[in-house]
Amino acid sequence: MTVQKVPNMKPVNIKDIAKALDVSIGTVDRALHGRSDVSPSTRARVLKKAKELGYRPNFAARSLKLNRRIRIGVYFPTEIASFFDLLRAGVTAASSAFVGVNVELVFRNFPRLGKGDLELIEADRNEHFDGILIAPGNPDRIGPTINQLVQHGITVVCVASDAPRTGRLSAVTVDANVSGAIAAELFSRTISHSGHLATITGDLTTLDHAEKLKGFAASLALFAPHLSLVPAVESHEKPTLAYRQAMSLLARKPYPAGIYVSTANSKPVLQALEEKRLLNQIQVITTDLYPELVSYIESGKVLATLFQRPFTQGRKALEILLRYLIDGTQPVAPTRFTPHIVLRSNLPLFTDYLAGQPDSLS
Amino acid sequence: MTVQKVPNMKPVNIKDIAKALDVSIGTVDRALHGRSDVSPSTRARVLKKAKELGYRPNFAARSLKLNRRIRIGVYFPTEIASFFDLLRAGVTAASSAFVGVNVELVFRNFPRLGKGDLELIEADRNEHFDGILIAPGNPDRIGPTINQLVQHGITVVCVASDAPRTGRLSAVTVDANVSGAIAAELFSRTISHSGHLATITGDLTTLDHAEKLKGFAASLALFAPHLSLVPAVESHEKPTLAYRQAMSLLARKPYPAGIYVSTANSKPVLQALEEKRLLNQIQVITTDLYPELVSYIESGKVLATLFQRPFTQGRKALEILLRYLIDGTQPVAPTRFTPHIVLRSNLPLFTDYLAGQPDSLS
DNA sequence: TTGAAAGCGGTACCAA
DNA sequence: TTGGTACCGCTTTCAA
Repeated sequence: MTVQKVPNMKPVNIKDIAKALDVSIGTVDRALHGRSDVSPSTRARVLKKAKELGYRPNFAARSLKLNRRIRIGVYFPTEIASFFDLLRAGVTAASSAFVGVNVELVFRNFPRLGKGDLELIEADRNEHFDGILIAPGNPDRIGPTINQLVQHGITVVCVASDAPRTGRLSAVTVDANVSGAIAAELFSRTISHSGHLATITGDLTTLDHAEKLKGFAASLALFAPHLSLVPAVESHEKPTLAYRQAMSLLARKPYPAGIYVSTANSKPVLQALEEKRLLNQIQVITTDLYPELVSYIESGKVLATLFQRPFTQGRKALEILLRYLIDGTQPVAPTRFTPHIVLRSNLPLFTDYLAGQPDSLS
Repeated sequence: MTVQKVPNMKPVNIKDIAKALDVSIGTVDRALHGRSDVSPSTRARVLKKAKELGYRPNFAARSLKLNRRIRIGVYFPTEIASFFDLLRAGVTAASSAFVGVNVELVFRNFPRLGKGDLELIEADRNEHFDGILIAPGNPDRIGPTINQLVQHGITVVCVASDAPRTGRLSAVTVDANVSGAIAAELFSRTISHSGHLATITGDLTTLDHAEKLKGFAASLALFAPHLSLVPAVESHEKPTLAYRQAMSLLARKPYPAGIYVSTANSKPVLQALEEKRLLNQIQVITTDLYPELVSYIESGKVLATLFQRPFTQGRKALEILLRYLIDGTQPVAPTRFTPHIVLRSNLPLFTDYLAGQPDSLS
């Protein structure tokens, strides 16, 4: 029956520090912020006393005085909407959670991952954003642009996929390796006979997409030696292309024992399977969740879907960006979320989520 | 390539409204807050103008002026520590996320769910908490106390389990029904031969525990008619008791085909299975995650564990409580999280989580 | 019923 | 290098 108490009975302010040291609050402020024109000795005394008294700056007062507006550019693709609309919703939710901070979000939508993004950023050269959220496609292509932005003092956070070895502050994604590995583990437990598996992805130059396949292949080799893997198909997030590719995949025999669709672009694939009447013979694991997918999972025609929690990703990404811009908090490492494994039994929770309050599930 | 803009170019303040109507800012404030001593006509004029100008109150200024301290009592059990310590960590994290609000957390720990909680609350009668977080055991037992607190103007939010039909503001839990159903679905896909399943829970008067078994039984009946269910065993969250019960469960033949441990108290059960050398013959699904469990999942001796996201629960619960206390935001419905299904392939993400930054996973 | 003004804590400017 | 002070927007008290 222990009792712990968080000790913040009487918030210490700069006046208290000033009084304790018999200096002015102006001096205290300068010392605390390492501004010019403070003697090293007083600076040291102030910092010591501040720590001693447990000084924590009053955020409300600061933002009241500064009353700055933070402008954030948000660059996401339009397709796949079921994913990126929720990502945008998460960003918006995070912005309103920061009380007393004036955040202006400017949403810029380009057609699809890696298509039209550079042009939009280029056109916004004079918008003077404080920070940018971006869903990057091919890192080699967008990397130089990110570095340029950073050199101009604009803080960049990547979402949904990453562009490592650039100047981006941080990245928030699903752990793509783990996503692929989960899909493989689920197949390995469900398919007992030998056969081959097919994968449909977006674009292998996108880090997130490539990593998923790596995780999938590695885990499969380890746990399901009876299942082989045919080369991945890239749909470039285009529904029509994905449909044609799925059809040609199903034209050959023997059929694959299972198909893993590693992006949200699974609708056309399911349509192809439906038309060929192969949904009951081929195990399917998809990615993310949209209304049409629900009945497939309910009926067991889709084994599972790996929900990438776009709302949560968007919220976290803006949180990281704002915390850094506001008080310089450095994120320790890129955030890698685990996807939700959506099965028949937990599906109802996710449909509620789609219908209404995304923050109730996260 | 649409462009949406959040329109907050030039924040309107009460001065602007006052100037526009040629009244004082005091009057504007009184009108906006429906305080006494404002003529209905001026009130109407102010409200109209405020809406017209798109007035949004400045929270920084308000909280600076009010500068109130919110005192929260947090009543959680000590056992099971692997769960409740993370729950406390989540609460603490949420409190520091509220910038510009002075939150004082007072942690009170009682031995175990439903044991010693009432006494602690009674002893705190004069603490004058603004709100309380509590992990309730038997709702019938603690319900009256919750209602008393509420009548004294103390806002109560339940965490980890619920006490419905009381005056609590809201509750944050894992969806217990879904948790049970997931366990059943996993068993139904893994165990193909007929047999019976055993369940070990905490206390069936605790809502969360009872609901898990209901979800488990219902889902089992639906999807796995070849698996029957023996009556649930209650361990009352005591390790020694759980061990003895597991041993007697394993003394009878035939052995159960699978065991579902629906609370975090699985360590003694695994110990019993280990000693009887039955870990490879009996499928086990556990709840939550602690260091010793890791190797069981890695080696496949435990099929899966359902991680109840205690950190996320704690954070969400305090968020709801503070939002209500600060600006009266009413939570729409109790929050029911989906548990994380921890398998071999996503386990590494969770061990990182245990090791370090719980907020990176949530 | 309304107006005027003090002050919350921190920042930044001007004066010393 | 320091001290003093005006001000951010809102709430609240005191006067009118």
